[in-house]
Amino acid sequence: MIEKSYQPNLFERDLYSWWMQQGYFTPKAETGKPYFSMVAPPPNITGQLHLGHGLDNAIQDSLVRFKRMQGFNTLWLPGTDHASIATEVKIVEALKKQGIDKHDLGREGFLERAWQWKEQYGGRIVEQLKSLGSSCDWSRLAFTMDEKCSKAVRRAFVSMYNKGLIYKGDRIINWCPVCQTALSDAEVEYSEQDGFFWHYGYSTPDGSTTVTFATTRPETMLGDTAVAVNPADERYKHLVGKTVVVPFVNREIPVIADDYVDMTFGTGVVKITPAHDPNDFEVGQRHNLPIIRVMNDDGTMNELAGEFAGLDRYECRKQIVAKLKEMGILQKVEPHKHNVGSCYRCHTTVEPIVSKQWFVKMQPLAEPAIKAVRDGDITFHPKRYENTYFNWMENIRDWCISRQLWWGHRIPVWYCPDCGAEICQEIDPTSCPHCGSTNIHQDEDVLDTWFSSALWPFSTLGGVGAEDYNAFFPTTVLSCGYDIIFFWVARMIFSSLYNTGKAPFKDVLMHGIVRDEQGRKMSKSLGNGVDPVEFIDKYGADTLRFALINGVANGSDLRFSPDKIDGTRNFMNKIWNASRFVLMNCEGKQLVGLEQCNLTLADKWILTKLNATIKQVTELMEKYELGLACQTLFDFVWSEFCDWYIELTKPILYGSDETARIHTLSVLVYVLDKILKLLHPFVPFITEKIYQDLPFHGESIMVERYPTYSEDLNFHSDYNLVQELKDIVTKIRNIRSDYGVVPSKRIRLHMIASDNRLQECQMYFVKLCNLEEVVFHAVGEGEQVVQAVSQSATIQVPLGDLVDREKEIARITAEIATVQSEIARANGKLNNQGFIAKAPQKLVDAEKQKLAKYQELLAQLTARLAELQ
RNA sequence: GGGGAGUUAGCUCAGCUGGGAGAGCAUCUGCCUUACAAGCAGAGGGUCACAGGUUCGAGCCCUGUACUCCCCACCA
Repeated sequence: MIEKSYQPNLFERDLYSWWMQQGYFTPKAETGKPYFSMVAPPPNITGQLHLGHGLDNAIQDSLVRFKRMQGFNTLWLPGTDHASIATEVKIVEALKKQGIDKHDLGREGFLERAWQWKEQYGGRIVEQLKSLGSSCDWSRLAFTMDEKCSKAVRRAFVSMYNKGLIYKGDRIINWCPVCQTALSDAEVEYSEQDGFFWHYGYSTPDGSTTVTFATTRPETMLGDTAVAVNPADERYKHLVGKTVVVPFVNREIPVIADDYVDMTFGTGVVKITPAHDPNDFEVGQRHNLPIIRVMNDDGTMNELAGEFAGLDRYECRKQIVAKLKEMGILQKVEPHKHNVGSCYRCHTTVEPIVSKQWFVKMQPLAEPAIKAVRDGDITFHPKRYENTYFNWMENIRDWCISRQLWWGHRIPVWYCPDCGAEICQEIDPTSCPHCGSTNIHQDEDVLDTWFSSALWPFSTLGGVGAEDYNAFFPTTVLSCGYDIIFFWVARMIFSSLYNTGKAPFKDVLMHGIVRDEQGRKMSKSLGNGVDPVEFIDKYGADTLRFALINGVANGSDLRFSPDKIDGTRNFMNKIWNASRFVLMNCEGKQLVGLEQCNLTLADKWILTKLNATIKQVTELMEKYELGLACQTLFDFVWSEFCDWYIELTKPILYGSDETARIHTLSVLVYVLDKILKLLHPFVPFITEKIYQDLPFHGESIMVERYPTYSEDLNFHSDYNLVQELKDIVTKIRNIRSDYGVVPSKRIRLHMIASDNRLQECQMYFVKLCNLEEVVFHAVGEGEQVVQAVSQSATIQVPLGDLVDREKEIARITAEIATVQSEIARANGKLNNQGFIAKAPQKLVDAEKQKLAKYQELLAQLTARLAELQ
């Protein structure tokens, strides 16, 4: 006997271990079989888990379970990424304590250590996946630093290097002074901040003329190597070619003319600092200006800053401004809002700095990547995200891939100081292949974590040609939040195309961001993040999964509110109790197959409805519309199965006909079994638990077949009759409610039915409306009744003294009004020649039928009204 | 500046290729009816942001307006 209400976490853990033991999560690679494969995004292992991860996993697991039940060979490969570990201070600290420095990375023994760290710190994400019931394959758990991935990284790097797609060069990059590493464009977040415009100028050596400009970063003046004006600017034409002097460093710099300068902005003069500004850098390249870098990697000023050397960049700014003021050079200070870039990990303001870094040449990679999506090899769901993707890909700049971080894949390039050779190869060299010198050393930098993540779809499968690769690549679907389209999705696409010649997946399913009740992003600093593991402890995994998916449109953000949680928990309890009802009644009974049952009206009705639901849900799942699929199931289970069908079975279950009871129970179990299977992808634990208690059941619901639509189980005319029955029942309940008839009072009902089959429904009316009896003829002359009309019946409820003539007249009048408006609407349509001529015949006919029906109703209601008056 | 999204019931949101506006929560009424009070039955509540247009017919398609939000680029 199962518990009276659903209690979370009583059986989930046991079920999960049992699934694991059964080996359900470990598919075999079988070439040529229909498969469904998926690589999960690398979640942040040691950072705070939030519901975004829960959503990700819930969607992924639901898809995998659905496809498995459809008979696909499914693979869900979970994984984690090394960067999330590397940025965690505690791990870096621990590594330092162990005496490991970044130069050890990639050396012997490192991979073992990496795995250890993963085991230790990866526990949280593993815990979440297990709590959620995720059917991912642990034996293939991947880590960007693991051996097969590392190999793929080197192979890709070397190949691109040899083809000239990877190059090293001096360029302006975004530098984080705290992480002390370069960042790619995508890793910089911009936000508007309050700052100042400092207006001042440089004078010609003779002091005769001063050119005035404005700057937001006065400290960079120490690295200025020119002042630029627009060539067409008449105001400054005479100055071009002359020189001016930079104070403090007393450097004489030229006044140059360049189109980059906007004549209409500010004074039309720009100071040029090639070492510390991307635009200035380009101007510098065009005019062969020297590049003077005045800042150290940690954000302090270097010796080229003269008297300011050693100062922090902000302190330097303060002192320079003070001195400029003192010297009377500073003309004006005005407040100014500007966009400041910050590091996406530590949120320190980044400094554009010229630096020698490794880059991937993007143009040749972007073209096929754009084509793959344009040609439909890859489809985004929803499709609008393709625009975002194109927009980025078409304007892409070269990708800075070198990082000066603590651990990662070290760049496989060695230098020979003796002959000056640069060696790039997959295997560590012991000596210089050119001069034989053993005095070689490897590049100090490591690769951007997204470089290795980009190779995931094939590197985790063992790389091109491996068994898993042959069986599961290209993968079927990638599911992730829209916030990592650039970081990950786009890069996987061009990397796979380059390295394997194939698109890495067919479909990209985008979901939104989980927000809190007020619509704010969940974040550490706001403290509004919800930890999925803690949530599951409280409400259960099934509740979380369903709450995150139900009714949410693909790609749009969702708010997570207590109301929604309660509603979902209640639904879980509803499933639980409906099942309990069925199982309790089954006890000790010998059930039969559906084909041996004498189906009642109600049976045929629910089977028809179930059939339609199966069709609809399957179609929605195949379109990745999980939110709508859940909604459809929610409605079917609660509003149809529980609210109507179970109630309709009660007259038989509590009746005396044992055969009928067995048949009805058999249908109940049949339908419940289908419901459990339909729900299982979203509600894995509860459905498995109940499934195990069904009289007939297989080994596990997880490996059962998903229900399929069957034309044989459609009973349209019976279905329509029950719909009519529902309508009549509602009308009777309405009357009871309107007249304040206490629910416990049993009343008599008269019905004049035009459809004789309604007479077979006697027991349903009696039970659902708490009647004494149904009499299938009109009440006697002079008896006080309340009357209502449905499509195929007139019902009369004799209420004796309760009947209030005035009230009844008002009720009928109101109903006449609504029927009249319906008639007007239908007439309006049918009198419209355009509608008759152009609308589909089906709709015209339907409209005619409705009109006839309403006219009939109107006649009866009018007659009744006349009678009352 | 470029791209995208949103505006539907008091709140949170669904609404598939155009064919009678939906759900959950909240509100009101009545019920402990032997699966479920985490429940049951009933009720009220909407100019689908605004203005035009296309169409026999528009929440849905087109144009414009207003407000909100997101992403990208960028302002020395």
